[in-house]
Amino acid sequence: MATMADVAKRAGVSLSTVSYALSGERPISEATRERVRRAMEELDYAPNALARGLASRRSSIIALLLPTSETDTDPFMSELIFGATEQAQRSSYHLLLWTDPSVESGRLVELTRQGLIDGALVAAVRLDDPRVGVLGEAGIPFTLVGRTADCHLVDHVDADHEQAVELTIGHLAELGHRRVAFIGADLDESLSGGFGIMVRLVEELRAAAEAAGIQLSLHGAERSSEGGRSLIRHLVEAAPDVTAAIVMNDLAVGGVLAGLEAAGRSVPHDFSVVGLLATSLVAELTSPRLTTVTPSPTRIGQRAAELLITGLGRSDRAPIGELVGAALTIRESTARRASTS
Amino acid sequence: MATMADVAKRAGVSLSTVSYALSGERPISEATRERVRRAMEELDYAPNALARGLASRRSSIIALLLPTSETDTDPFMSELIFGATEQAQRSSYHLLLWTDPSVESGRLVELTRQGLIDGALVAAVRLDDPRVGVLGEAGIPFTLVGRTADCHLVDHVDADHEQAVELTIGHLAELGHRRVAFIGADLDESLSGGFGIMVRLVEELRAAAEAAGIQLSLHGAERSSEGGRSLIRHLVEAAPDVTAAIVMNDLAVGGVLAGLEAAGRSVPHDFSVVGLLATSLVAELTSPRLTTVTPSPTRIGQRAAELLITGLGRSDRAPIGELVGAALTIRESTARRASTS
DNA sequence: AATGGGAATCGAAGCGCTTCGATGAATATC
DNA sequence: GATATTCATCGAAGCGCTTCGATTCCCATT
Repeated sequence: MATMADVAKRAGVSLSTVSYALSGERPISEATRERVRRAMEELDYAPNALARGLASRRSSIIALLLPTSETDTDPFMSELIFGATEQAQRSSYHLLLWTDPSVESGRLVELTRQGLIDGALVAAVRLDDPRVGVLGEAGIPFTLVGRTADCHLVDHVDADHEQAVELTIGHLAELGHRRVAFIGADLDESLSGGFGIMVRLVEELRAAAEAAGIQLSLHGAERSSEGGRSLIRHLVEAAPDVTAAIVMNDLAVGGVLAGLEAAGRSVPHDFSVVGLLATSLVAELTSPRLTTVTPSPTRIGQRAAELLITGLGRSDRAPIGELVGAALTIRESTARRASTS
Repeated sequence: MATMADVAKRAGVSLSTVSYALSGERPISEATRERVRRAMEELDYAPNALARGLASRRSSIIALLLPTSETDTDPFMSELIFGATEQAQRSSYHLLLWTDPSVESGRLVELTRQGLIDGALVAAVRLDDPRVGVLGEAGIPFTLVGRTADCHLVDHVDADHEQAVELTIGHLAELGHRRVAFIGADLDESLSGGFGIMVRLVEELRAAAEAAGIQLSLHGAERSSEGGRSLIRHLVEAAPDVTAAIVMNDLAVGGVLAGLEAAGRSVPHDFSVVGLLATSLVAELTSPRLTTVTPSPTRIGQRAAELLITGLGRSDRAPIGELVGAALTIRESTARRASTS
């Protein structure tokens, strides 16, 4: 494999000239630039990423930190990964996937200190996320995909929950629903364990519901079909006047729908269901197909990668927070509340 | 950040001794090994991955080549990614995600020639996959996740289609079904365009069906809910005596079930559906929940990564092909064929 | 004609590691 | 007791690049 020295020799210039011709860091005359270009082509030259990284201390690699145990095969995250990867590639970066869930294992520390990555995307963010500290100490720039408690201090990209909630409540209110259940995933754990998303969301839901004159109840379901079913069994009994549910739990939503059907509540005629932050994959799989309020996961991934990468140069820049708006997609699971009950 | 030279100085040994103490490539006395270990600890030393890679020409990075446009958010692939990543991490490797779909863009060639990756996992394999050539020319070891036409010449891991098909046909035959439809994704294109998986599968299906005395028809559906619905609309009309379907099209399976319901064919009582290579995520989302025959995608990813990594040293080793067995999970979408019709 | 200032290029010093041959000490061989 | 072996360690030469002065050449100033 040809090296830069080979190119230099062939073009009759010094090694550093080739480097400058390639990087554009210093002015090079059009003539020599062309000679260099030709020499590279003739030798079929390709720069060595490792050498470049070592010398410049910039690897052009970013990591996506996505603790697997917590998100297990979450479809939203899967799509997000693709968005981030695509954007990284578009910006001539490489995307490393890091799924080791334990920060305590010290492996994340290792990763950060190996000099391998220029920056990191931090996904599945908790309100008080230990990774922030690890990365901060290591001096590694990062962008949160989600929000911590004090995330105004760091770059982050997240779904616009406020807007998503408004869209959701607005839709249900317009359809005449007055009693609505929110079904999250492992609600207690999420709230205390500190997934930022849940805490904020619940607050915003409460506020929006109140403003719309809707009575909201909160529920958690296991992340499984059975979780959805069993929750619904309890719900229809305990609160028969609830006529709609907001489900933010992709794995349980199939069970929720099945449970309703089993309880004799036909969706959407007797009961409306909207999927909050559910991907279209999920929405199209259920029957009836799910009405959703969700931002594009791909877009969130893209924006996060873009933000990180453009920020890599300037460490001075003020933190940027970006919220990606959600869209309401009306499918088959929501309808006007049955006239009386 | 401390370098190896710092460690050497502090431990009172030469730089190379530190290196050997770390790598174990040469014998080092217990005493000095311990001194080195302590020096590293005191200085909080971490080896630089790029320098190591440059010097040793081994980066400890592997790439997962997963052309996105073709697999779009396929849940099976998503899970597979996690399996591969996990295994790579376990083996102290890093996993780079590469989603650029076009081999023609030359970007894959670039990647291979940058010296960044030690090997590659090739996913979404076509019967005649151009990536095999690119990697071969670049001298990059790779493992197929799937099979090409002549894959006995290279390492590969794939689902055991033969066994999966047998399980599927066996299950349906046992339930008394005699006319079965196979519903793939974009069948024509897959067969001609050359996704290996389809071609082989269809052959094996034919053989197994014949052996079981089942009349099999082949169909393709668009990769969407609507695709499933519209196919079913045609199917129930054109072939009313079909009593079961094998669906290998995660995105369409929701539509298939909805379409059957709409056509008055209640699943599973009037019609059985089994999901071939459908993830449990998908299976639990539909209603009724889908009976599936599928290998663990995670396992396939793991095994592929493991095979690649263990093979990295010995380029002489004979190619290994590994098939991961599928499991039949009976859920709610299959039942004994209605007594008469 | 002497001077200053750019623009283009060169040379050399790293970046932080691996690896190979050489060296010296300790042990085994006759 | 001299020679051959082995074991542990050292030194130096890279790996292929970036980057920072220094240098050269050319043209505009005075």
